[in-house]
Amino acid sequence: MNSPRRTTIYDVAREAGVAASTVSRALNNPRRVNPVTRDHVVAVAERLGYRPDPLATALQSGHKATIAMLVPDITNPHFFGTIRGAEKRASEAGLTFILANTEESADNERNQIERLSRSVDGFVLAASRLREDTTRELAREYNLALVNRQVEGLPGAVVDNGSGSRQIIEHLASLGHRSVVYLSGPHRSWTASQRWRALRAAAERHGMTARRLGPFPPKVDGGGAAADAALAAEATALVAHNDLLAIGVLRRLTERGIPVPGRVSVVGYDDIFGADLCVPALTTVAGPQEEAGRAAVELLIRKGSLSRSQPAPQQVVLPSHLVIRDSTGPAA
Amino acid sequence: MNSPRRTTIYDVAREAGVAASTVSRALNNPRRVNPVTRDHVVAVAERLGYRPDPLATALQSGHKATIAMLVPDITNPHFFGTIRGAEKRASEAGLTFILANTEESADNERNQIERLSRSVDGFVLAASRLREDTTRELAREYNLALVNRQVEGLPGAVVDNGSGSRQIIEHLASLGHRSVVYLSGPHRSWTASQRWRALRAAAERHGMTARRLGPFPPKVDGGGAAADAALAAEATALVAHNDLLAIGVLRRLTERGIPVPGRVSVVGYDDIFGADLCVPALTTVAGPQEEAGRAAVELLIRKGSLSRSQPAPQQVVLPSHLVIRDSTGPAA
DNA sequence: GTGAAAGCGCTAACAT
DNA sequence: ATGTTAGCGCTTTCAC
Repeated sequence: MNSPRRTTIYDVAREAGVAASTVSRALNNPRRVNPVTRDHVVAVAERLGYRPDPLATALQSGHKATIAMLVPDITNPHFFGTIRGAEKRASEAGLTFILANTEESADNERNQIERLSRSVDGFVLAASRLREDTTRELAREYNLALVNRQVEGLPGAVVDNGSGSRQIIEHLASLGHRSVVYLSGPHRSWTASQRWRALRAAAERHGMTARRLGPFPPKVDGGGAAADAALAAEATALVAHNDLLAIGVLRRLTERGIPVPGRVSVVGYDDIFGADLCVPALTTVAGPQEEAGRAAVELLIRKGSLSRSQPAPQQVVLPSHLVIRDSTGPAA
Repeated sequence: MNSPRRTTIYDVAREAGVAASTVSRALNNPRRVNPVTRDHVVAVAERLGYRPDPLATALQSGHKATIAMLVPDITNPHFFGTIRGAEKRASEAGLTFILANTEESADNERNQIERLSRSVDGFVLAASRLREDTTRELAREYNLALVNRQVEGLPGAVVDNGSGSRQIIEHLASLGHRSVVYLSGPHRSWTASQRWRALRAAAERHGMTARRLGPFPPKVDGGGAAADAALAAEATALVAHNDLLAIGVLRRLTERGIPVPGRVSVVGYDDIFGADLCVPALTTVAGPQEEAGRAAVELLIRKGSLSRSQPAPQQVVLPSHLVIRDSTGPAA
């Protein structure tokens, strides 16, 4: 803030009877300075309540000690876990954590990156809406790590929806379902296409038919249209792009008096808070979202501190698993 | 980032054939420079892809264009609305938004404030755990706005739980309840004591007895102990500190086979996502949390841009209201 | 081991 | 209306 005037490195220097550069060294490279002077300087700094100014440090050294996380929609509970994990890891590493909403817009996302680029050491892009080539291009200039989006050559952490999707199909198959409808999410969403691909492949292996409907807005409100469309398609098993949509579907089905899982089974993804509260409790694919957020920050940190000869950026894949609750049952 | 080298104001100055200060003026005080030169400078800046460095600007001018929001527990859905509102308003105002978790610790909160103070123009403290005198002391040095916490003389926005609490009591009274138990939240929580005070006062007016139990951790997990304690106290109406706790209570009651609202009624606060999904759907006090977050940022912005002769800092009070669902019914 | 000096990119007097 | 100059607070050569 603009308070009276903060203690600077010069105040400490004067008080300690040394040069400013010595103060800087004593505080940052303790081993490069005589233990006696070091202790003295540190003591004086302490006494004067000296706090380095991160801005001045950053301007000079380029090290901002700050990362930014960009999220398509802060509203969506799905991201809370990821945000939490990222914030925690950043905090542990002494990094300041900037959070920004991109409102599901690739342009917005790109602008935010450019706007913040001078202020941060790197970005965690959660469920990025950027095109793959744009992402690669930006990654040449900026330090990026992705969450729940894979782009070859870029570091990132994803929750593997493939395993979850396969488990869904196996579960449904074992209940006697012969066909499944996927109620899809946003076009640009990598996760969405990922889920659908795995679902379709697994369905094929099990001799089930799989169709895709939508896209629907991945929110509770989107559930009305999604449920109606699915019903018109005469499906016995509905897999929604995420829990929000699934919950909306559940609601609409209840409204229309369709028994779940009596007549149709419903499955979601994410296992958000509330998935086990709704009625019937939602069968859904749970993944370690918090862990993914944490891992992405981790990769960003490691990447930044590496020498030129960096090994190939790492991709972390975390397993998901199906949580079976009450919204799935034997085929009608 | 540390990319090759970014375009600076000097590059633009050279290319445009003017002094650096003119570039600065052309970009920041357009009216103080000849329209012709201004346009030229702007065009060159554009062509060169010039982006001002926020750090350098901040270091020189003291204007950081950044605010930080401190939250006791990012995990808690209660804060999502507040965070969202604050982030939105900050974003609209072109401010960078820093989010930090204080882990329910006053010390941590204070440290964060000190750590970030040089990097931001001000702080939004959500449900601050700081003592009142500490808060006042800090407010002398830093720019603070509070959310859901009132400290005289400090700007802030609160959701008025008083009105909601009164509505709870009226509702319960009209259902024939004669006594109510409040399952309290964290000790340090201003909101918690606020709620209890209003509840007790309203109960008194209605000739109801009110008791307080706890404190319980304001999470779903806290509900087990809270429900058991309430049952032992033979209450017919339970008011939980927040929805998380209320949901936990509901769960425990179901486990124990206690009919809700047949034998006891349950009420929460916050109307979080999920409150209408649980069974029975939770009667709860809803408040415009998002609006509160937004208002706090608004106050921070206004405060910063005011002249010395500031009017008394504003306190915004937003009304809450009771949402009646299925967890409350006639007294047994 | 320590000091002097330059400069990160920008803004804000002060001159002209 | 524009240019010159002096820093903001820090780190980092480069000398000594």
